[in-house]
Amino acid sequence: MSQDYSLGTVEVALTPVQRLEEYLQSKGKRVTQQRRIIVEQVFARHEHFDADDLLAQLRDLIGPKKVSRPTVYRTLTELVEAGLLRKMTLGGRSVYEHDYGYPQHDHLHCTKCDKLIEFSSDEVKKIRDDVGREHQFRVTGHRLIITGVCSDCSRSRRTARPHDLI
Amino acid sequence: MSQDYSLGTVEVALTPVQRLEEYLQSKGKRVTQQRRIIVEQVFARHEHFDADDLLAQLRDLIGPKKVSRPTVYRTLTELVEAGLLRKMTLGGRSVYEHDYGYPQHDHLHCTKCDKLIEFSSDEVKKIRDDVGREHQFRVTGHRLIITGVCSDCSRSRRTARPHDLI
DNA sequence: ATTTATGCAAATCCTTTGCAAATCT
DNA sequence: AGATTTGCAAAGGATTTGCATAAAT
Repeated sequence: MSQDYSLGTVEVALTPVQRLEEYLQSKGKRVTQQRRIIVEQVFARHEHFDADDLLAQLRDLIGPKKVSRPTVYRTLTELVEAGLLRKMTLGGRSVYEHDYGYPQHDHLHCTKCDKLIEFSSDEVKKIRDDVGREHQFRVTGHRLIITGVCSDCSRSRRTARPHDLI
Repeated sequence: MSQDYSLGTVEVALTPVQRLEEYLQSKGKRVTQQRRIIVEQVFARHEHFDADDLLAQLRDLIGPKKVSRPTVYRTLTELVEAGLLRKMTLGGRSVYEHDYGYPQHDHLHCTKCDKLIEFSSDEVKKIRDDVGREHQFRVTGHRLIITGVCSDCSRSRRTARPHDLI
């Protein structure tokens, strides 16, 4: 039985697992235990994560040895191909976030605590398309990361190292 | 003797080498042969480059064995600290570009040929500051990369794989 | 004379790969 | 059965590090 699955502000018809099965079938790939487990866990929490985070989550919630590291990497790649996840590179390591059923957005990256804060701006989309047009560039996406220090970190630093602020 | 050094649209008082010497002195670091060679070569061309590109350039123009790989990496880090270079991560590898005496800008990244095209938009700056304010985030910088396919690559593909477009 | 920087080789980190065994369809 | 996947161990690529030697102050 298929039920409605809502996440964030967008309504979608299929659960991530169903969406994955659809994708796998269309590619002649197989619906395995580990692929199912991975999608479930990936969509059980909404935070940004990397391969290690996911591996740890699997180890803790599902138990160790259920899914191997190579399989995690291989499956993450498939989830990106399937449009379920979005991948971005942050200082050498690959970080993933939900794509399926989740609105487009950009990020504020705190360089003190490494936190990622999401925001969305229609203007960015407009600029993106305008610039693409000007350069006869066929735009497929963009990535805007604003770096700085989040309010939490600014606060905690204020007492300790006032000269750090501007 | 100090002479004016102009690059792009911004006038600066010191050459990159002088700027580096200033930085090194302020940090109690030493002005070595290899550091000087590296800055000179880095500012001899304006393209984006990575550690390997620079190593190749050094090998070809200065001769092999003048500067070792670790020294290139160590010095690139210093040049970023010194404000001479800007670093960005593009799919796992670190890419550098001139920062000193060069205006702020963003990039279009062609996923076919890996070319980086620069553009600048005042609106991006505005959005960046607005968003930062909204989130009580102390903005120190941003990075906007628009991905897609450049006009050259679109053209060459058009005949071969028309369905690839749109 | 000191102390920092370099080069070498080896180590690290993240990610990918070859291949035999296990698992789907 | 027949094909794809998995897990293991090992390989890979980029970048970093320990340490003895070379170079700068």
